[in-house]
Amino acid sequence: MVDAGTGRPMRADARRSYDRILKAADAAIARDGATTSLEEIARNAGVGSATLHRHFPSRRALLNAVFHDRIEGICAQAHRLIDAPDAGVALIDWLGELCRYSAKTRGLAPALLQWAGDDRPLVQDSSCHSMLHDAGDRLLRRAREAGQVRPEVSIDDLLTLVNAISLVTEANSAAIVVDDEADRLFAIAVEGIRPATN
Amino acid sequence: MVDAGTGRPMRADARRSYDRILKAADAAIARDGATTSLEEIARNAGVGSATLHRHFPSRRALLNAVFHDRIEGICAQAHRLIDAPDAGVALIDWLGELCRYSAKTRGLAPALLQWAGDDRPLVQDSSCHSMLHDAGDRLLRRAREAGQVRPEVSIDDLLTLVNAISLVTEANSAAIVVDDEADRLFAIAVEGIRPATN
DNA sequence: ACCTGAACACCGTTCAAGT
DNA sequence: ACCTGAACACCGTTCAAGT
Repeated sequence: MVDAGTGRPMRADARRSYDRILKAADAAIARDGATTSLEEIARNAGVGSATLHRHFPSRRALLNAVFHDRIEGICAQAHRLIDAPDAGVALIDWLGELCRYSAKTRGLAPALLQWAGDDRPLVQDSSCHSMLHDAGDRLLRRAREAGQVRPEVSIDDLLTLVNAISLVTEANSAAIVVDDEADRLFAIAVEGIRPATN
Repeated sequence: MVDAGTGRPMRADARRSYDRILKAADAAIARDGATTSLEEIARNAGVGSATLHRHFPSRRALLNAVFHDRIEGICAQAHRLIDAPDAGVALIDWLGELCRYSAKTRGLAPALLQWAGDDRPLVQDSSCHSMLHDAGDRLLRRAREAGQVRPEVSIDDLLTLVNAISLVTEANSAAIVVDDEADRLFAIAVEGIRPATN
């Protein structure tokens, strides 16, 4: 493990703090969502609040770290689908998986928003959002070349749409809501509301 | 103006407080969104914070009051469209208007979420959400009877989808985002991403 | 009946002081 | 180099005391 700022290896105690914060954050976010108390995370990690802030200068940085591995797994799935027989189906399947997963994982949808906070200009970063963007773009390009997708639809459009559905599903999740709400909305969003033409 | 709790007319000073809070809330929400500080609203209204809490027991109650008139206007528009020549187009037009308006009005999308907070079971209430539900349902039924909409699509599906798009657009609005993002997403969501079949 | 100001228990962020 | 605890300026909510 390497310090993000200096690029040098982390001291043992720093590494230990980092790991404990990440573990506590994971549990807290799963329970209370993306706006959970950072102070409580530090408390549960047995760490001073200032330590949390040095390791993760913003809430967004913490969210990105928490979800990094899982998002990497989803991107790997996109890589596997790049050889699927039907390029259009592969794209839809992957987006649907992302949507379902994101809708049921508290905190993930908010983490994927393209905030213009105090973060760097998102050029060539390794945030969850840009990882998904790159992985999805390959599937989209192939589907577009196969004539399966309207040429004016961008990967940003599709990811934002999926994110929108996940966001509203998570926000509504305390209400009386069918648990496949994300599935229903995704199907409508992708297929249109007109009667099927077959 | 009538007190929501007792149903009796409000005393003059209560009415004055109510109006000043609403005016201050409107400005604050337009500037900072639905999570703006209630305390600051009370300060700007020249009112004690406890006064705000009695008039509006929850943040949601305040949001509903702030947007009530505007939502009523949009519902009136739905009523006018009920006689439009093409029932399917009327539905899409109305949803598109709602989407555009909601996306550009800070705080409105969050106010329309179907939270299950400490609020009553939403039976026959006059919240913004239920007003839109009733108005939209008429347009949808007519479009469905005309065979313009798949029978399994509900008004909740459509309103939630529109709300999802508005929500993500508002959340992204500080980022580098084309200002017609809501339009693009709405078009995709409603028309599907497959090539046009004409 | 309505409003006020203070009290309470929380936040996130920062900074001097410790090891 | 890294961590800690305290300090600071904020929240939302509640309640006794005022008019």
